[in-house]
Amino acid sequence: MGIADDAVEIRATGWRTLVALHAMIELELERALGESAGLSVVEYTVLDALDRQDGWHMRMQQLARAAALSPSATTRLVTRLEDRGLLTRVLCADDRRGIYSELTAAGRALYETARPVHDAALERVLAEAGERPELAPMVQALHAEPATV
Amino acid sequence: MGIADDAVEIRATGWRTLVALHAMIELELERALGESAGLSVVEYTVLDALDRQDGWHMRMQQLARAAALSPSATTRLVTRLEDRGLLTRVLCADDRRGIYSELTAAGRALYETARPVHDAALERVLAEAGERPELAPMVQALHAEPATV
DNA sequence: GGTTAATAGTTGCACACGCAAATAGATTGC
DNA sequence: GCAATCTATTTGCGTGTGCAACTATTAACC
Repeated sequence: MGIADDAVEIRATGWRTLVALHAMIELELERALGESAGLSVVEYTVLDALDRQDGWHMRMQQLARAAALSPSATTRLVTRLEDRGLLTRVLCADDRRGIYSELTAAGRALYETARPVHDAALERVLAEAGERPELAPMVQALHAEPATV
Repeated sequence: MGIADDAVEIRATGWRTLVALHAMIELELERALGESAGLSVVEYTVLDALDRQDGWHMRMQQLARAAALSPSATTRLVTRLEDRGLLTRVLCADDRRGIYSELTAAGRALYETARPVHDAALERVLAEAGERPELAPMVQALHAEPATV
């Protein structure tokens, strides 16, 4: 095998590792959030994104990007959360195509409940992943992130 | 904010970064594989896992683990690929509960076609991700992986 | 050695997703 | 100022997924 072939193999292996770590984390978060707040990970992601906007609202597109979802899935996700009274749709005055989503008091309250559970689960699963040799370097990189998303 | 709070934030941000990178890679692989071979990423993953077994067969459980899928999803995935003639189910003699999956000639041929497309797409998307400052460290870690999965 | 418990895989069911088409509103060009 | 184009969001539809219940086989126990 040449150097180029090695690089291909390394990338493929690294990708499989990333998938494994992603699945492991998501599984645990799904379990913890579902159990404690009846929220899925994407649902939590939306509440989290809205909360990080400091009370301000976000458009469907922004939410779609934050949750890595298609427009249609975002519509339905927002509808679900709206039906549960966790957020409200607000028409945008200056661009009447746009629709803002805004946390309700109940939504913010549920988020406040879910957040520590989420954070604890994440810490736990990352600690566990860090002990597996294949996953450790990527966990390390995850911790080193000073990224502004 | 205390040190502990910072750590929580760093983990959350790192997790979001990992999700973003995962989504970006998966989207591109999905596109490339779908276009060139009519395969989804999970389908390719199964063919790849079987091929890496060097002609040998794998049980449903192993495939489920390799593809990060539930048992039921694995059953249906294997059924789909079997219907397309890409693999066959083989009953296991010593443990008659177990079922092996084995690549057919057509399956191996399609895999040989898809693999370079997959590898090229992966290289391309990783290069692109490496240029984004938020993603770069994790891409770096992915390349550094010498992990034996 | 026969009953009980554990394991491997499959099916019913409900649901979340993506794609493509539809709708409604903004923007551009002339 | 109006036609054509572009953008934001929503719906119809088909499909892949997980959970829980089920069947079939093996292992454990006494």
